[in-house]
Amino acid sequence: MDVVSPELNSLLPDEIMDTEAIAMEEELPAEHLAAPPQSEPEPPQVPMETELPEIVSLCPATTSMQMTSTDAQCSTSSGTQLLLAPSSLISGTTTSAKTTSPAVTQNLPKISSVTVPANHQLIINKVSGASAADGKSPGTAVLKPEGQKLLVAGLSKTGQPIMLALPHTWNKPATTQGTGDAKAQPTQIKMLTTVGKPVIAVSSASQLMGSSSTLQAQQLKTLQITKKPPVSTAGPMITKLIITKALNNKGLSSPASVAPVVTGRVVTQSTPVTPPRTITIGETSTVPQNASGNSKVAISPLKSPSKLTVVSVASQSPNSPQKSVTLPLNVALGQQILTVQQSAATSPAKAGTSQSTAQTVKSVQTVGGVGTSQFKTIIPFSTPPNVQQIQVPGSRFHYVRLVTATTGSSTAQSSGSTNTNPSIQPAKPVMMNAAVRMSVPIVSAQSIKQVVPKPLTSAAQVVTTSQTPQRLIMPATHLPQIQPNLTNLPPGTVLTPAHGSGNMGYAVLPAPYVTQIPQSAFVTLTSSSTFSTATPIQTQARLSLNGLSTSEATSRPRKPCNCTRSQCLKLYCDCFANGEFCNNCNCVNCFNNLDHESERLKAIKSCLDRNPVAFKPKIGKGKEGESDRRHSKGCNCKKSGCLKNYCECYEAKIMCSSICKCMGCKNFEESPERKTLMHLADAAEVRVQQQTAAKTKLSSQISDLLTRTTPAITSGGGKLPYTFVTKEVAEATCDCLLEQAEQAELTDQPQAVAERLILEEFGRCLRRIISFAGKVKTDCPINC
DNA sequence: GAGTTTGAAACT
DNA sequence: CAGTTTCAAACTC
Repeated sequence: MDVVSPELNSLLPDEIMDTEAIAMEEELPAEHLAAPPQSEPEPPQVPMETELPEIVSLCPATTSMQMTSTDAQCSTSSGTQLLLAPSSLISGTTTSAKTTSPAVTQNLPKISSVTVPANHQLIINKVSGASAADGKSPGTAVLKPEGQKLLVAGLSKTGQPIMLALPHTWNKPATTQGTGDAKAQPTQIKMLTTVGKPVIAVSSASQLMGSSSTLQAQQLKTLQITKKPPVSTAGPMITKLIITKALNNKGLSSPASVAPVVTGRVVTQSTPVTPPRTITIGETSTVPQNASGNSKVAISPLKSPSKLTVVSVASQSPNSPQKSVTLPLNVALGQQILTVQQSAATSPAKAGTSQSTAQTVKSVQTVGGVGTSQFKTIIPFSTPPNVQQIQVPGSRFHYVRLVTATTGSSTAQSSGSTNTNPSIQPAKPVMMNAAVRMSVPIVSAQSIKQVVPKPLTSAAQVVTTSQTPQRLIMPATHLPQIQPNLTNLPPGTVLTPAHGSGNMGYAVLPAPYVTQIPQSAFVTLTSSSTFSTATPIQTQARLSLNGLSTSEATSRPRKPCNCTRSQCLKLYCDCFANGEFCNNCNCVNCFNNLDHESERLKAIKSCLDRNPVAFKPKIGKGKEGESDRRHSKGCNCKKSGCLKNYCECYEAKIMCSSICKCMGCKNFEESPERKTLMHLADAAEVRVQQQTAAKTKLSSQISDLLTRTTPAITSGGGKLPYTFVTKEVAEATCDCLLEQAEQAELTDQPQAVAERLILEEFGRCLRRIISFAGKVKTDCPINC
């Protein structure tokens, strides 16, 4: 299985650069693109860092009890809680207790709640002092006076307010339920940062999640987190997270329970020495029918700072999948830009009209301390197969690995329901096991550039293959000229920036490959990230890749390598060279696996040092105006005449070009040898196909025959008719035929008549045999 | 299947 | 960059 087909890779450069440009335009100053090395110490001041746990709840007043229940589930997690409630209904109380450590805050969360009258502006004061970078008073967040729109801010001592805002319609009480549009409106969760202050905004265009019992449409949620570090030598940096999710709200039948409840937690580590910080946002998009239509958004910190974890706990059933996104929020490395967009039938921009019934979830998780070698990123992108982006400790590479989803055994942990947060070990490396199917090292783990799956034209579809899954290793560095065109990239393509060697690289993971994960596989993540992975994710699995259908792209098992000396860590190894782990190979002392991750990463780096495009497909497009593919380097054949598979050009079924340095080349258009060879090859291929077809047909016929005759054997207990054609019977038959021939000869019958008489006699013999066989089976049904 | 040939990759 | 060596696939017998 190829990570990226040559055709695609040939297209990548332009496309990826386009993506980068987009990112720059939208969020990132140009200077941010050059992320500092991962080892670079993190600035002491980290925006969004909060030292005090806060709880802010946001929920409709009518569902306050439900919310309370929900909160109880989430209250176990340490850190600050954000409780969100509709502004028009919520009545807030504040019970806060400052602590200086997560462990303490777990038991003594500081709760901040506000009451927001309808059509009133909500102003939230920070729990802790903060600089008023936005011109407002420190620690104060002003919400737009847009009716019931509710904004709740989680505040930190460091002065970064985190606000969760419910849209105007989101906080509608149960009274609106049941009367709402049968079609769910998209719900957006946005986390925004303005002037250095992170803001989480939860908004919904829908009347209410599950506003109708017939509601089956998706609700698109968008989580956007923009972060701007205070001061950095690299200038202002913005970390942005955008998660767009379509939520399936079917199952919400109780009008009185459809009011969404959003609970969030923001817990930050009070120790300023540890800049990294994690914010976890959990979300429950739907709830069981008999439960209230709650939507949870839990923002909780992981143990490791500088990380943002967004967890979606889904909902329709206990087995519902979860989605999670964890991002490093290292402001020192503020170049991080993560965009995870997920949509179903419509693009995010059209989410408001999305009618898709497929629940889609996209997850991106990054766990680990940025700025240190301990860093991992897990990015599940599609439903059954979860894609996890992983950063191996000590490595600057990121991996995207795919694992199959669980059945939701670990449900609400992400939302902090039972989260005893101190147990969370974000920096703990993910244990890779056999379930890992794909691993795409993405150089420079410091940021996740973009994950932008295309909108699907249909619901999530998963393609599973019986073939042995291949794992992918796709070094993303040293692809400086890659320019992604988001409109052309395969859906689900993962693009990550690489900062190694000062070059921006991208790892591309076409979504179709994601679908190769067997359903049985499962990877247990860290304690803090053991999210249920049975997330119904929109996969775009059926879309084509580089002109190949998904089946084509996924049904090309690579030949097993036979490396003996290279440890499969040199480009001699085809598996390694193609960015794959060895799987079912015949190699000896293979290091091209997860068990030797460090060695492999070193080897990758070494290869890239020698050749920045070492992992780039050699067969790319020719010069402008040339439609034919061509070898990027050209061959150097001397003896083969470029007409054997020794020649890379010939092997790739392309002709040699001017850049080839071959001698005695016969692999050109007008070459008679080449034509002859091609002709012979075609003929041989045809013969092979014919033989294959014939064998298949014969096998089918035999199978069919056996199938049809089996009942005669088993049911009747007798023998097949032909089994009665014993030697004696055959001899007797021959005697009959000879007798007939003799008679014909005696009567001077013409040969034709003689043949006819013989054939007729043969027919009579056969009928007698068959009749006898049937008689025997009838008379002796039990196995004569 | 063993041995040879070949050319890319790696090394100097 | 060129020459040499190493390596594994392709090929032959």
